[in-house]
Amino acid sequence: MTTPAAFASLAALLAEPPRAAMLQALLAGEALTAGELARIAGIGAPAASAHLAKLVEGGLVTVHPQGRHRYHRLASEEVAAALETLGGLAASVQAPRRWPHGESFRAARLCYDHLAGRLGVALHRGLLREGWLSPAEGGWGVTEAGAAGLGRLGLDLAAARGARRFACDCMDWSERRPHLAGGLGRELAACCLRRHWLVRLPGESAADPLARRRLKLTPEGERQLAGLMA
Amino acid sequence: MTTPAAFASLAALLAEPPRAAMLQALLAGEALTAGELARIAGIGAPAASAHLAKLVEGGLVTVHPQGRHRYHRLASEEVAAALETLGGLAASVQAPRRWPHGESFRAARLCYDHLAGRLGVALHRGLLREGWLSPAEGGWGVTEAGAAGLGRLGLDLAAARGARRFACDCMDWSERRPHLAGGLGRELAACCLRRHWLVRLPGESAADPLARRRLKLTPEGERQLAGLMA
DNA sequence: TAGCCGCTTCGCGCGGCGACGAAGCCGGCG
DNA sequence: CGCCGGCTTCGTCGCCGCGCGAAGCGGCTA
Repeated sequence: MTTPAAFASLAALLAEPPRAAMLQALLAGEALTAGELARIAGIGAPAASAHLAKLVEGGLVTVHPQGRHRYHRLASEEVAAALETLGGLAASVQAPRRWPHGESFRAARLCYDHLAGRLGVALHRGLLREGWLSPAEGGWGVTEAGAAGLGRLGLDLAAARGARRFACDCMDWSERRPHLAGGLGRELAACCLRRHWLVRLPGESAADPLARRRLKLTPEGERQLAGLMA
Repeated sequence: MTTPAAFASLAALLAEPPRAAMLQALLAGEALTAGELARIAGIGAPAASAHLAKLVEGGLVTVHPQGRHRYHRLASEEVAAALETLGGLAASVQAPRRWPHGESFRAARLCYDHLAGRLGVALHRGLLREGWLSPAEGGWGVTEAGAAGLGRLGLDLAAARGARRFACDCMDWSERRPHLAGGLGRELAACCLRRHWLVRLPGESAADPLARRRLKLTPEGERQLAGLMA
């Protein structure tokens, strides 16, 4: 924990609707340019530039200049987890109000780079039930059966091991249960998207920061993942 | 998740140092009067009153008037968990700066009404290792051996079952691992404090909102909990 | 009933921060 | 080489929200 001043200045970064919209959009895991984020936040380029500078300065966002574009992404998975938690609290604190995409958002979505919602939680439970994961220092390891099974799905285990954390739990605010995060969570999501078992559900309005995160299980995906979701 | 505006207005509640100090103080789990919170936040009574009104209005804090005092506490365990998460992010984002009580804070502290820090995480691990907990819908259940063992410690299982959630995980930001929350976590902390296995470490300055949360294991507590912490 | 005390409401002043328009910088492309 | 376009910097305006002092309300005590 930190001093109240440090805590407050971090919270202040989240306390402006334009910045909140930008961060929520970045929770979809993709890197976005300053211009895209300006459009999402509904403000002009100068204001967006100032906001992004603060987010970078505050350590929540990193920049990757490419040509005349500047791509922005969340600085770390920890930032994403905190945003998710706070978003969940916001949803429950003013619970009566329904928010857009409520149902599909709860069903399946991206939490930064891994799967969340009922789908993410079901997969987490399935991996445990099948005995593919085993408790390990700092999270989870993968068993022999797990390595074989995940390999059959086409998942790149080596890439997963390259991450800072191989596999750990991330609290899912809509299901109130953990789903799988870490390198393994990222590769699982990547694998499902690559093989079109999951597709992104484009939002009606491109300006909606939440829309980018919604996912849908395809019939093929339902077939392939049936064993894990039973 | 919610609309950016709702998210931002929640964050705005946390974005003022006085309010942040109040909330951090309330994370110790005790109910505090408006006057005590004003002193902690270092502001006058009128300002404190206005801040508390906002926190109540925002659903983060509840009030319990008693005579001419108004006692305030966090509205829910979910609020506490979100505050802990955000506090952890604040600590890691500006990591180089050391904060007061760093070491003792990491060793053992209260997270609202249950135990956190190395101690809380060790107990969580011990309960699992001893086979006292079993996975259950929405968190953890207690096994027969667990009921017997916890009874021997003097824990009030019936009180734990009365809580909204019996036992679930709460992410510990300093250890990056789950510790035990829910009714069982609350009763475990209450039991350890009642039997003086743990004592509160009063801070040097009474105005320090973090000081109230620090705990210390007594020699007797070390003896009694040795089996669970091995 | 009188007085104290905790807390709230009111009114005011001030500081901080966000938004925009205009102008400048720089990479890419024709 | 010169234009286009994305992004940043600068200057200005305007608003929101915090803080205090003074005053008001209500409960507790004697």
